[in-house]
Amino acid sequence: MARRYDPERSQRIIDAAIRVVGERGIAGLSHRAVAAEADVPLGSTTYHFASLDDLLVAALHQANEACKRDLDARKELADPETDLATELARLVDEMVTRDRVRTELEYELYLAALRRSAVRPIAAEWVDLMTEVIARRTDRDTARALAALADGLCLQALLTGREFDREQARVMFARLIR
Amino acid sequence: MARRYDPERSQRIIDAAIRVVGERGIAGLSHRAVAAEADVPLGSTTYHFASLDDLLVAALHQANEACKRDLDARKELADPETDLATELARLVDEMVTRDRVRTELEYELYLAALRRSAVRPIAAEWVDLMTEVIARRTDRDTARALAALADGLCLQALLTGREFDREQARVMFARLIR
DNA sequence: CATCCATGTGTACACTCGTACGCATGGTCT
DNA sequence: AGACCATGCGTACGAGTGTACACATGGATG
Repeated sequence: MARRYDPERSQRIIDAAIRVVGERGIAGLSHRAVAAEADVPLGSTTYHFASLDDLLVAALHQANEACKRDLDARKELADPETDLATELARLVDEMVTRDRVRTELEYELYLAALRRSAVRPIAAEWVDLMTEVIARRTDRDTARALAALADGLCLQALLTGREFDREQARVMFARLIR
Repeated sequence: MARRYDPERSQRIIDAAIRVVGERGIAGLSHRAVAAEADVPLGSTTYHFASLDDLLVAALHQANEACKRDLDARKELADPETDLATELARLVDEMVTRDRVRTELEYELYLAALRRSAVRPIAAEWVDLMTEVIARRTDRDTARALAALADGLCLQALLTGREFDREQARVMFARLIR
C-alpha cells in the first residue's frame, strides 16, 4: 500500500490542520477535513492525535511558535536606535495587511481561548512574549499597555474593515511611552 | 395543545439563544439547544428563524443593543466633572469582573465577526459606539485609541486570568488623553 | 358563518462528526 | 531469523446536526 512509513506524518497533519483553521476557522476543524487536506486516511489523524482537542492544541501551538519566532526576529523592535512607537505602528500595520490571514488565525486563537481552557496557556504565552519583547525598551507596565493598544488596534482594523492609519497609531503609541 | 398563540415566541427564542451562546459559546448554538432552553418545540425555532445564521445574527444583535444601552446610560462617562481616565478604568474593571459573562459574550461576537460577514456590522457598531461615546469628552483620534486600549486590556485580563489593576489602567488611559 | 393563512408542532431524512477497533505492515531488536 | 510493536489503514457505529415538510389550529377577514 502506498505511503507507509512516513516519519513526517504527524508534522504534516499539524500543518494541514493549520491550513484548515486558517481557511475555515476553528469551527471548520475536523478530523476528516484535516485528513483530506494532508492527504492521509482518516484513521491516521486519530492515531497521531487521540482527540480533536489535542490536534487543535498542537496546531495552535505550532502556529503560535511561528509567530513568536517572527516577533523575536524583528531586530528593529529591539534596536534602541529605532523609534519604538514607529516600529509598533509598523508591526500592527503589517499584521492587518501583509500578514492578515495569519493575524486572523491569531485572534481566532485568542477568542477560542476564552472558551477552551486547553488553549488558554497558548494565548497567554503570546501575550506574555509580546509584552516581554516590548519591555526590553521600556518599563513593564508601559509595555503591557502598549501591547494592549496594539491588540485593540488590530482588532478594530480587522472588525471594521477600515483602513489602518499608521501615522495616527504612531502618535498614540508615542503618548503611552514615558 | 398547550401554549398556542404566543406573540412573544420569537422574542423568547432570541433570549434563549443569548443564554445558550453565553453558556456554551457560539459553537454550542443549535436549533435544538435553543428550543430546549426556550421550552418550545424544535419546529418553532426553524419557523421563526429560517436558518441558524439568522438566529445567531438576531441574538448577537439584541445582546449588542443591550450593551449599547448600558454604555449610553453611563452618565459618568459623559459627565465632564468626572475624570475620563478613572471612568474608563472603572468601566474595564467592571467588564472583566461583575459583567464578565456578558463581556465574554461580547468577545464571542468579535470572534464570530472575523469569519461571518453577516455578523461583522454588529461588531463594528459596538466599536463605533464605544468610540463615539468617548469622543464626547475628547477628540476622535484619541477616542479611538482609548477604545482600542480598553479592548486590549479587557482581552488581556480575560486571557491571562491575571487580576485587573485598575489604578495602573487609569495611568495608561491618562497618558493617552492629551 | 365560512375561509384563509400566519403561526405552531412533530417527525423524518440526509448528512457530518468523533471515536473505537480490528487488521496490515514492516522497521527494529534480540 | 524470528518476534515484537509502533505505525498505518479502512470501516463502522452512534450521536448530533440543519433543514424540509405535512399537518394542526384558531384569530382575522370578508
